[in-house]
Amino acid sequence: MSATKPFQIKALLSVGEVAARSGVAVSTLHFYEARGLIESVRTSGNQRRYGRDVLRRIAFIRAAQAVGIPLAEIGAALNTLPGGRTPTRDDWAQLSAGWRERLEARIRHLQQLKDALDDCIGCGCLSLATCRLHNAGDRLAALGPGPHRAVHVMTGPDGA
Amino acid sequence: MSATKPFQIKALLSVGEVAARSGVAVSTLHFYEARGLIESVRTSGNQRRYGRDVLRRIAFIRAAQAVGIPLAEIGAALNTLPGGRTPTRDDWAQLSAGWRERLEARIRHLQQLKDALDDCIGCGCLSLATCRLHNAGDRLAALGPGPHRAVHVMTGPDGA
DNA sequence: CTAGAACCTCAAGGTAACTTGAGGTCAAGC
DNA sequence: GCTTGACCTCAAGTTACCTTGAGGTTCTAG
Repeated sequence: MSATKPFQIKALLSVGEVAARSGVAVSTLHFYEARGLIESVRTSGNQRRYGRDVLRRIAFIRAAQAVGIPLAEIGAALNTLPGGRTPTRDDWAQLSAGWRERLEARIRHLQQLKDALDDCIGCGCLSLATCRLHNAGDRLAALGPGPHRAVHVMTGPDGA
Repeated sequence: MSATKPFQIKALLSVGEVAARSGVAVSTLHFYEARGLIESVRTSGNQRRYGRDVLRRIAFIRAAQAVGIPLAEIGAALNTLPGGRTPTRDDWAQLSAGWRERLEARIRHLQQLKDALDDCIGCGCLSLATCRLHNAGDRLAALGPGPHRAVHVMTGPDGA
């Protein structure tokens, strides 16, 4: 009996283990599962068991969130992964590739904003007619109601 | 009588006028007022009237939001403006100056993420132990509950 | 075999930033 | 004088992303 265990790598992880390893709360895992972002099998006692796969998925989800992609869209992307088999490197690479552009676009946007801010600090203006910063921000108003698109940023109590 | 009007610049703006000029909805102006971000005086008929000042404040608010600063904090900053007199260029400049750093920090963060993503697309990894992208995203988990900090980005139906 | 930790489900709560709606008033043109 | 559009207030709804709580089950160590 002791001979069967020593080198057995745990194939399935409990929700608590996944939480500990991924750094997300158990409740968040439940939530992600409800949203179809991750999957699990159940033990005879109805407890969740995750394949190691899930860690990569979660990593992907958090990374995508950091890029500013809403969960719904992340879920849609994940669902394009070839079901059945474990995703390969290529699968992941394909998934991420499209998002690089978005990241770049966001960076460009922020860069413009910063440039504008640099100008504006010089002139102290923020004048409605001419200020680039104002105009940059103003385009947001064109979007509809509700919180348009949220990005999680690292700005804790420690201050960015 | 006709001689008194021709060159009279409207000193006070109605809520509708402010909305039209600033590009924000009337309901948003109400909302901002409730949050203490802007102020108004009332006519005898209880209607709001805004000084032209408010346009600059709104421009500032939208710009700050674009930088990723939550309304509460924007309000706090605005309240440090010397009350009573109309804010000067310098007042505004001082206010914006601190936010430049935050913008820069955010840009740096995104840039790191992009670099990591570039690496990761190469290797297709997202491995928990080693992947820089994952680790970058993972730190988000350290923040408390709720929506940590939202940034409005320009990603309408057009895709941006 | 039993205490306590870890899990389960489902409903409800919380925050941010607004919008929508109901019910009513005000102001300006004809 | 009356209609119409702009305003007013206050409560409730919306979206995104989770967390908290209640009430109950399962697992594991001693």
